Amino acid sequence: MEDPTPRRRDRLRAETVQEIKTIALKHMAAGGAATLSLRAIAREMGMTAGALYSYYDTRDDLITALIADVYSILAEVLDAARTTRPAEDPGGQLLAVGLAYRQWAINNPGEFQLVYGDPIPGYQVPQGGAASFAERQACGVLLKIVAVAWPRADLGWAADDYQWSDFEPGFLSMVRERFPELPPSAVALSLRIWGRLHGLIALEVYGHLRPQVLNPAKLYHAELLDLTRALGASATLNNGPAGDPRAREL
Amino acid sequence: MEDPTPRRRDRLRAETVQEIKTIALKHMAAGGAATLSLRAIAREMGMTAGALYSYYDTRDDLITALIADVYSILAEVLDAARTTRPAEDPGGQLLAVGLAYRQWAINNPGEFQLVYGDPIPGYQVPQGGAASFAERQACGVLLKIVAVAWPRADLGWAADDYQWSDFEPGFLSMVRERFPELPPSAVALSLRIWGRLHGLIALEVYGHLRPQVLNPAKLYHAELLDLTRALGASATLNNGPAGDPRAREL
DNA sequence: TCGTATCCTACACGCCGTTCAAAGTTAGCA
DNA sequence: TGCTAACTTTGAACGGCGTGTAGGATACGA
Repeated sequence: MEDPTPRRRDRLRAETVQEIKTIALKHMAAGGAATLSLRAIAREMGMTAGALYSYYDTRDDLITALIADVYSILAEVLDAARTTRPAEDPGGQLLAVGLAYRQWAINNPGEFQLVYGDPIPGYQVPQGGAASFAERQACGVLLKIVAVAWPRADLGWAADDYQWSDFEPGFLSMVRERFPELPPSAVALSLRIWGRLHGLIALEVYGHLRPQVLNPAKLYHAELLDLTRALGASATLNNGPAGDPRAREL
Repeated sequence: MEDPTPRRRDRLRAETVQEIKTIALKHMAAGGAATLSLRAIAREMGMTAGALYSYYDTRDDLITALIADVYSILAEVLDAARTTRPAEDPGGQLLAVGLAYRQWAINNPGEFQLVYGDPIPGYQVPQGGAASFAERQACGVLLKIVAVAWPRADLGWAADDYQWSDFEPGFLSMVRERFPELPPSAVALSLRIWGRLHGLIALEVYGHLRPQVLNPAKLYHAELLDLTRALGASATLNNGPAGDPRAREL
């Protein structure tokens, strides 16, 4: 066994930190991101509120850590979904990523609200931007896909007249370094795809589709098929690891 | 003067109710929907919290009234935008509605969060559904547009195999009564358009586009043009009452 | 004038984040 | 083994927030 007793104390501490985060996310999933409370977390852990200050100096620090965690996990999930398909099949990759995005949002509404929902009442985002960096990373998954699809994509997308000056300098430098051949319109396309995925998911997570449609997944799948079709149809649309995209389950 | 003193008391009451709502929405725009507090409203009005209980029996009643107000105002705004274009020009109508939706969301983030954001922590939605009825109404604007565009829309949309059984019965009866000729796929299309509009708007309102793009409006306008093009291009795309859709302002 | 609707003060009860001294617990070293 | 230093947790307290309730003053409407 490697490291049988590396440092028992540190191990306990790491476990406690993990438990704090898990319970915090659970509470947010139950009552919204605004209901996060150190006292409630401590109560559920069988501790007192003051004890949590051994792990986080302040409530905002905990929130910041949670946000960073969620961003990196989401990026990981999406990229894992992307690589279930070969790089030569951007349509299939987009389909997989889209399905994974929705599944993650529905399975983890607390995380989704924390990152994409209302700002938490008293919370001040720390300046500097570990968080904004991580955010760009999530969008980076789409950039990878578009980078492959762009050369062979059917036109119609290229109609918009985007220039590099339309983007934020910091974001721009990251993009130009990682994807040197991408034109501005391709970057804009990635963001537009992101928005298109996000729309139906946000509506569904917040319960705005339920009063009208029985299974919102079907709507989302139709939208996804439209997207993949426009990005260059893939031959393996309907037999991916996620199953038939029109399936009814969930 | 008409009605010089119809009932001075009732007039004052109505004014006070309006002031309560206005201040409540202002507070929500500033600090998120979760920060709504009777005490804060009363404080700003120069009153005490207890005094508000003459107007609303409980905090949830105030929230319910606000939600109903917001829904009806939004439906009004969207339909007003729709009728700036002739009914024979569904593309133009969709463009106008899309621009109005974004403008409303950006100008009234408090209202947007209240309706489309995180659920308010302690709030229990009243059963029965004046609210859900109003919600369907907002989507009804899109149904009106699709109803006109559907017969002449280019195919590709029609590929999905929607049946009436895919929809919520209550919603379904409303739709079939008001739009007897619409097929199921057209109704699904309306919802998908809604989602497509909603996505970029939600991302922008919550500040998720700012770190990447300088003016999110441009992205949204490109998306809108795509939509209108697919719905049957309109000859008056670029000179509507909202100005050039690619304009940079705001 | 009399009733009523409004608004106030004051209070009850509970929640929150945060701090602090004291007590408990563990790790590492002599 | 025993001692010491570091870490963790407690329990109480502070100051503030919130909803909701009760009783009394005040101004309006008839």
